[in-house]
Amino acid sequence: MAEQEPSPHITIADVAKRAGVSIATVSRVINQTAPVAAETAARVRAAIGELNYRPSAAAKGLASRKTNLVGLLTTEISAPFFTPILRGMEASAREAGFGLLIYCTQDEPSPAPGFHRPMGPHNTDGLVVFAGSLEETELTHLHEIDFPVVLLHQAPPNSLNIPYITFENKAGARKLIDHLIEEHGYQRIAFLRGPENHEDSYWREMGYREALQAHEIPFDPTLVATGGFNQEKAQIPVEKWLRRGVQFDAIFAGDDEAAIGAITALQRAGKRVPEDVAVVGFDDVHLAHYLMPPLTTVQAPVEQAGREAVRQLVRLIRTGRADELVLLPTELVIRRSCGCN
Amino acid sequence: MAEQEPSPHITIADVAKRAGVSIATVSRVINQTAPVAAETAARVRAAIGELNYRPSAAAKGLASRKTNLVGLLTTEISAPFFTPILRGMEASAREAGFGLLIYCTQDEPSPAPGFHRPMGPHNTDGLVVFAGSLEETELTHLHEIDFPVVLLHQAPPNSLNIPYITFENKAGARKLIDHLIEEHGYQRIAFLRGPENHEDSYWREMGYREALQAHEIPFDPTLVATGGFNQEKAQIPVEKWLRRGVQFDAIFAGDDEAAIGAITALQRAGKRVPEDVAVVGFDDVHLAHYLMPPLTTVQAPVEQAGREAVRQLVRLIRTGRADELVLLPTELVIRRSCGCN
DNA sequence: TTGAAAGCGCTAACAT
DNA sequence: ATGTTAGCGCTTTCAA
Repeated sequence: MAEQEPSPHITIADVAKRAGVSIATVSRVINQTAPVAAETAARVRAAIGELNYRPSAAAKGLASRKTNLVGLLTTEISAPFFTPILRGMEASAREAGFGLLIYCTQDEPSPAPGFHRPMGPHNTDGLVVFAGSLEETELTHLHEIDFPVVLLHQAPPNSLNIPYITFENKAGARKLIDHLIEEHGYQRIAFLRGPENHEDSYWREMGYREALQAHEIPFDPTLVATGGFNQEKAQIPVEKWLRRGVQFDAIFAGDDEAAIGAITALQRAGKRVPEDVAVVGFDDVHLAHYLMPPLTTVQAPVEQAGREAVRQLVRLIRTGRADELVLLPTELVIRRSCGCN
Repeated sequence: MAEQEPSPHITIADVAKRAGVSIATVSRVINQTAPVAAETAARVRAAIGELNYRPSAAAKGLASRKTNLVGLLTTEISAPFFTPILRGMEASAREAGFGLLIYCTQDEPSPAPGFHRPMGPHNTDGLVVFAGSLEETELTHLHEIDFPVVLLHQAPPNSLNIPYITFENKAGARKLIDHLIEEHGYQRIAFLRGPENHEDSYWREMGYREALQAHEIPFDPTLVATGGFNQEKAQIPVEKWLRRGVQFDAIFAGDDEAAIGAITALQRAGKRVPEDVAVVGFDDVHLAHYLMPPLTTVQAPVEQAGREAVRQLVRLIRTGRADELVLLPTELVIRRSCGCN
């Protein structure tokens, strides 16, 4: 006599019953995986609509071995630099019919081993890994089991053939420094490095050195310090230079954040930017346009990087192949902090 | 004679076999759902480690009817204002052991009915819905089927008892306008409304009106226009006022974006801020500090709003109950655009 | 404290 | 063109 509790969720069986077909047919019209008579399909669709049915992702995933999810592993989600990337990734995933799962590692790059991995084959179809958010051993493991991964702003370790996306950092820096030398005649150009082992930073330095060399300006190690892509950290070396009376015409700050720090330090010491010292950055963060003076920098197609990362990842998931390397072009953005206008 | 293809994924059965126990026992040690002998548990854990096992989210979800995922539905993910919210949500979800799935509706609030809903009971355990990202009918439907939802910056429709989180918009605006009147003696204070039907905008206007009234300044409709929480849109009414020769001492821009637009329009017309016209915003976006002049505004605990939204959602998922309304305090941030200093 | 086994709601191979 | 059915890898009774 026990009443049958109605299932809290509508399942494919409910739809099938209502449409007077088998669950296989329902599955077919939903996934368009085999021909179904037009009239039958219409009945099924009607039933789906009337019942407000939506297939369970879990059941679907279990049966098909696909989650239809891509994961993003990153160190920090709200950095001004990262925001457009995320937007691009989300849009790209949505357009490809994938959901986007995000996880921040907050500095410590995925410390949890094995059992605690937040993302992987168990809950996603593939991963976009942002620079520094996953240890090499984990990356290697994922590669070994053939799990789709795309790297953002970081080359794969041990020359594993994992696709990666990054900017033309070197070319961008080169254009920037060329401008400083050729248009403004600056000779003593200081450089604020990014964090240790940061690839973007490395290539920007290469561009810097190449530009100096091309103009026969000797590389001066005393004009190079670490700004860490960070406002506060960048102020310190600038203050030190100022205190020591080091002479320079311009500062290439490594990125826009560091440029803000450099400008702050300079202005605090009573220097005018760009009259006394020019400052240039890299990234063309939203803020760059609003600074006083507006920042001359290098624009990178940040949103497109996010889009491209997911696009390649989806290709990898679907076809098993993707471009080994996507190098996005950078462009000089001349505003006033370099001395122009 | 066909060779048995080894399953590409390690399953609970592999772990069970290796540990010499049943799959039920493995499940028990993983989920701590029933007592297991210490020594047995150790063997199981060892097997898990050796096999690098990670339970399939799909199988787990199908069996337990939990996805362990919370969803975020929003209109725009990379707005300066939204970024810290996202960060707070991610951190909060991560700490609670939930994954975070995101979906942007790009203006059109979830147009897709029934079958195409991107998020809901079929793929998440609950949803954070940001203002304007979900139609009322959908919201009502979710409420009817008792699906956990928390609203951010939007009150529930039809007085449904859906928890929601927002700022003390009215109190913040009140403090801001009080400051303008009491400290600077401004009498003619213009107001740039946000988008139509935007609750934040509504309450900010209430605070504005209340402040005027408290100081016996008549409300003047000609000093109110729509800025739409948007730089470009905000410039238009300001330019119009200027053209018409409307007199005002200050502009309350509704939010920081509109404030930037207002400042731009003013400066373009040769007006000095704050000497000729003061401008104040709302939100205290990252940028506000760097503007010329630095923007006086109202700081809202944006990241905390994100944290709180997920916190309440997780409570709702786990216990079935959450606070009906969380009102986060706002604080005046005095910089220079109001005329201080 | 442990194991056996019945689902969870789908997909996909195989029939018809 | 459609139906039947065997899993997918877990959780969760129910027994032992």
